[in-house]
Amino acid sequence: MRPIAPSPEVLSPEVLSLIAERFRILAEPARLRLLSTLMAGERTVSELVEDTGLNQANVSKHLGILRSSGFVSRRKEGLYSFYHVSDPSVFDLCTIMCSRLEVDAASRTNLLGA
Amino acid sequence: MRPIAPSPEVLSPEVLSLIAERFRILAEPARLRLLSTLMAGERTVSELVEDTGLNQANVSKHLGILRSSGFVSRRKEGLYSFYHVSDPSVFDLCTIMCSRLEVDAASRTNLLGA
DNA sequence: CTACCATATTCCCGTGTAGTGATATACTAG
DNA sequence: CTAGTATATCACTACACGGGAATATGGTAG
Repeated sequence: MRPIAPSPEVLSPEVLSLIAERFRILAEPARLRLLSTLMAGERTVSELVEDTGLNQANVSKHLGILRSSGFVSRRKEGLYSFYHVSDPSVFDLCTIMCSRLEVDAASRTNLLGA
Repeated sequence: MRPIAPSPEVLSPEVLSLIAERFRILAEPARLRLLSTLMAGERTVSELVEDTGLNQANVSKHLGILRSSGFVSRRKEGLYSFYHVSDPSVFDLCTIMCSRLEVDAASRTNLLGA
């Protein structure tokens, strides 16, 4: 046995599968675009169709997936469905991913400069 | 136009695709299990095979994917390849996902209790 | 009622990818 | 050199899932 750092908490395969499932929901450019638009505030499906350029069936399907996994919520009013982000942790997750992208870009720039 | 919160920074579809790509790498139970094991410290491929129960081809492939996306790094020594986590943001990402899982579990418990 | 609109759902196709066994590569021992 | 070990890669199968057209659902207007 090599010396190892103590693991703060062990994650069971079951929990890891749940986490993977949530990552998978976010592993889709179309859904991230929807979330990105929704970060500015509540939107109807038609508005999201217009903003993203995706077709209506696609937007509805992705919104359904985001909703069933708890990332967004829906409010119905007459003919319209208003969607909004219900899981603020999405912001944090994207921030972390973005900062990592910046680090990668920076190191790539450094390599080019060297 | 409805009043909307000012968006701190707009993310282009291109950037969102890059972020989605990184989420996709983590959207896999097998890779999360490897990362989870590697969080305790450096490991060889054989050790990871033993720890996870996955077969050797599978472990090598997943490690290759994790390595090419920068989540882990490799150190070669004789016959052995030692892998270790090179992107500490993975810890933060999983912590956020976990805490959300706990929130969901808690609200489900509350619903049952009510 | 009918006509219309916004949204949700169904069906199908094509693609991507995880898992697996076999094989290739690279290194070590003798 | 040969044999053996650790790791990487290839070829293949099976399956999940995104995109899109058509259709269904549910609400509104006249």
